[in-house]
Formats: sequence, structure tokens, C-alpha cells
Amino acid sequence: AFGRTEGSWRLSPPFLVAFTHSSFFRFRKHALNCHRMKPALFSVLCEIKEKTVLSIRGIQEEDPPDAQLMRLDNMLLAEGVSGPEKRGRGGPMAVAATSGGCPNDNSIEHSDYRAKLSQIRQIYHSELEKYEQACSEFTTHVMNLLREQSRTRPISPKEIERMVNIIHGKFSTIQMQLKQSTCEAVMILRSRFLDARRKRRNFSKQATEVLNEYFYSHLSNPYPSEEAKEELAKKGGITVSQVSNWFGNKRIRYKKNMGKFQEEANIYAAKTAVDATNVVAQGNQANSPSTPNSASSGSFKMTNSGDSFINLQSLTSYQSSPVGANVQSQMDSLHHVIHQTGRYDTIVGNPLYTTQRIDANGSWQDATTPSSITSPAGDPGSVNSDASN
DNA sequence: CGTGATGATTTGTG
DNA sequence: CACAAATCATCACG
Repeated sequence: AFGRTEGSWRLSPPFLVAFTHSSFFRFRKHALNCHRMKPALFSVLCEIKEKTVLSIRGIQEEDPPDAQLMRLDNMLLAEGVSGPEKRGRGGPMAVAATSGGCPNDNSIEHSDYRAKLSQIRQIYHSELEKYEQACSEFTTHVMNLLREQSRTRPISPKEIERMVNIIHGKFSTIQMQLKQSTCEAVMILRSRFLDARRKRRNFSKQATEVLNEYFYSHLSNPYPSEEAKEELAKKGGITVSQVSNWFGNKRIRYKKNMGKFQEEANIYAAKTAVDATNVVAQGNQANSPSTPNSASSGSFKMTNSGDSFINLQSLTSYQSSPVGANVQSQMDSLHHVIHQTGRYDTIVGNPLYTTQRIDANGSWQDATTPSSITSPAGDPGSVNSDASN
């Protein structure tokens, strides 16, 4: 009767047969109860029972795979399969819309993942519920049978309890199977999602625009702060980690061969330098070190004083005395503006001081270069004399 | 289909 | 943990 409800659980037939057979006795029960030998028979049965039950008693094995079940439980909980039901299931709707106005493919993939996960969760929960229901049903059924039989044969409450425990044990192993397969499904889904995440989609025009703008206007120190990253992420409709990835890739690739990026650099520098040039030009004339530029330098660390010094040095014809390091971003822009306005004809295939600036410096990251700070006149115009006429 | 561009991941370092 | 560098895997284009 039990196996009929759902074919999937594997209860061994003998386990069930023992109880279904009891109906066979039913029609004789009355006769038996009324039999005059019944008390005697009962006592005999009790006697036999007395001997056998003790031997059975010792087999109260506690299941050792308890730890594994805990592990599965924990994983399911961590994966959000078990635990509180979060949202409506299944629907391909409901995407956590990104703040940017851009169609973000990542969220699409994510929602797909979520949908499938919730599907798994739904199945898991319904199965679990079914199991529990069936378990309690079966338990009460068995208990009723045993109670009924206890009138004809000796059955102590302890035994009933033990029986119930056995049943629960059986069902819990089934549950564990369910949990295990659910875990597997989640793992498969997860790995597939990770693979899918690796599937790359190019950023939107807007995103690359914003990122490149920042990169080339902070070329001497292209390390956006956390805030700046968030800002860029918001503007570009991508995540902060994507911004970080982008800058990591960009830095390494830019450094690797800068000639390839010259055109791009000029484009973006010209784009952002329009306002910066004015400020710089004024700043140059006034030569005021304390003028805080508003546009390009937000909240930056600017720890590379050596770098900035070299930058300024490369423009000695414009800058008579050292200025605050926060002007350097405008310098970066200015570099390219000069390229474009002054020597744009010769720029092709000839990476000028931009290249050499980086080369002379070695890298962005640790721009200590202690030598040039104390002795600025060490190698005066070797690098930049041609560029700054 | 080959190839460079490009986003993401991995590995190693401080 | 942020970053550099190497590497992977896909995209986009001829």
C-alpha cells in the first residue's frame, strides 16, 4: 500500500510485507481472542519473547554517516536550497536590475542560475515534504497494527518505539539520498554556471568609454580607488570587480606595448583634456601649486611622488617649478594633446615620451626611483626634449 | 577558419 | 587583499 504512492523510494519489500501479512490474521482474531487457551498461549508467547527480545535489544546501532548528513545539510543550507524559501519560483522574470541603464548580461545569466536553483529547491522541498508525510503516515499505520496485535501477542511499548525508530531511520537514509542527489544537481548547476560565467561578452560602448576615459586621464597613476571604481562601475553598468579586471588587463596590456594604444590614448586624452587644458594652461601661467583641479583628480592616493616628479620634469618648458602631484592627471591629458596638436604627423609608429616615461620609470606600481628626485638635472632632456620642443 | 581583441581566471608576490 | 603576469576562453572580424 505504501509503495503505490510514489515509485521512487526504495523500501525493501520484506520490510513492508511483514505488516501487510497481518491482515491475513484478521478474520481469525475474534476466534483467537475468545479461545479458552488464549491466556496460556499469551503467557507462552511472553516467555519466548522474554528470551529473544534481550538478544535483539543490543542491536541499537547508531548510524555512523551522521557527519555526512550534516555535511550535506550544511551545503544545502549554504546553497540556499534548504532553509527559508526566498522568492517565487521558476519565473524567468525578476532580475535584480543593475543601476546602470545598460542591459547587463551578467544579471541575465545570474537570473537563469537563480531560476534553475529555485527549481531544484522546489523539487527538493516537495520531495522532502512527501517523504515526511509518507513517513508519518507509515509510522501511524505500523503503530496501529502493532497496537492491535498487542492484544494477541505481547508487544511492549518499547518495541513499538524501536519499530518507529527503525522506520525513521529508513526514511532518513532515503532523505539523505535525496539530499545527496540534490547536492549533486546543485553542484552540476553551479559548475555549469561558472562555465557560463566564463563566457565572455564585450562591454558596452558606454562602459569602455567611461573606463578608457578614466584610464587615459589618469595615465600616470591608473589605479582607481574603491570609490572611483564604484563610480565607474555605476557609470558603465558593470560590476566593481569587472572594473578592477578591466584596469588590471588594461594596465598590463598598455604597458606591454604602448604603441598599439597611442591612437586610443590620443582620442580619449583629447576627449577629457578639453577642460583640463584650460586649467593647466592657467595653472602654468599662474604657477600656483595649490590650485586644486576639480575635474579629473578625485580621491586618489597619489603615493608615487617620484613618478609625478618625473612627469613634471618632462615638461620643464611648461612648468617652471614643482607642483602638487594632483595636477599630474592633467599633465597626462596634456601629453596627448600636445601629441595631437603639435606633432601628430610624426606620431604614427613612434611612441614618444609616453613610452619612455613609463620605461624610465619601470612601472606604475612602485615608482620610487629615488635617484632622480634629488638630482633632477641628471639626464636633463634626453627623453622629453624632442617632444616638448 | 585563423587571428587579434578582450573579459575572466589563475598563480605568485608583498 | 590588491596587484602583476600569465593564461584561458570567447568574441569579432576579415
